[in-house]
Amino acid sequence: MNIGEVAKRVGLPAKTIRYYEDINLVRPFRDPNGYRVFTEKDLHKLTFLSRARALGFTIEKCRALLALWEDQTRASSDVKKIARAHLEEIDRKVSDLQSMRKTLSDLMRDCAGDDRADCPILSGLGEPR
Amino acid sequence: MNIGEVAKRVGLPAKTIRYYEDINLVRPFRDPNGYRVFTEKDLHKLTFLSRARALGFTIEKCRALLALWEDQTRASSDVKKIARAHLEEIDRKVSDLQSMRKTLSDLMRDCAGDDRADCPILSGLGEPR
DNA sequence: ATGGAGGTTCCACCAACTGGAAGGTCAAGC
DNA sequence: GCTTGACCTTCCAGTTGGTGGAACCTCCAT
Repeated sequence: MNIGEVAKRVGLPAKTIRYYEDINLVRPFRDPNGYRVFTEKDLHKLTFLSRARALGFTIEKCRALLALWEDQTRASSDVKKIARAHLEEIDRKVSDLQSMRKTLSDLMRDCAGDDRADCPILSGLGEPR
Repeated sequence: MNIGEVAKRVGLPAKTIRYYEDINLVRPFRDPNGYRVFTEKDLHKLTFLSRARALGFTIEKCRALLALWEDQTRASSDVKKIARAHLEEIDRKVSDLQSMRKTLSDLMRDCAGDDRADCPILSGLGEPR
């Protein structure tokens, strides 16, 4: 299967798939004409990557997960460990964002938002904590 | 004031402050010896930047906010508009993360996490939606 | 044989820094 | 007056995860 068809099926841009080959996440076969030829297994791998990336796993985490995925002798605890660490990272990000949100909305609450220059948002940002 | 002292006071690495000069966010004066010399106003600006960045505003948004900050004739509504857009962006990010979180924890719930190879996380990621 | 839709490589760019090398400056101590 | 070490300078390269574009090749239908 050529790259365009693969791109359509897994929902990744062809450029991204080429990039994934560049960094050795997939190794499609090459046709004598130079075109990449993808097998079902490659498709499966790319689907895996696409889903894992959508969950926010970094490329390196994806690489580790992919290695486990291909290793029939892995222990599910190894996978769960990575997943758990990632879950904790997500939670950290959420709480970071929520604390930003609170600070920002506190600043906004006091801002009239009219045509006067006085603005607690700007003055709040300018002052050291 | 030299860059090291400024860095300590505003809590930004010296490298970052040099970078901010590079992209014209601050324009410290230069001593005849080539050293950057920062005024109180520069300090104030850098504090502003540090706080705004900590709230997740991009550099370009910071630049816009800084311009408003320096413009005594701005309307507070202009500031609030930027802040509101940013708040919405934060909310989008939070909900993206929460949906990732749900997907991941659903996958994890079914994974035994023991020494067996069977792992619903990996099989869940490999299958198209 | 020609046109257009695919494919290929390579190079440059994005954000927002960070690390490191190579070298200049300053102040203190001997 | 010289050395030492902390601090400063510039410049170049690398990070993450791609994306855009140019120049060129290949395939298929007409």
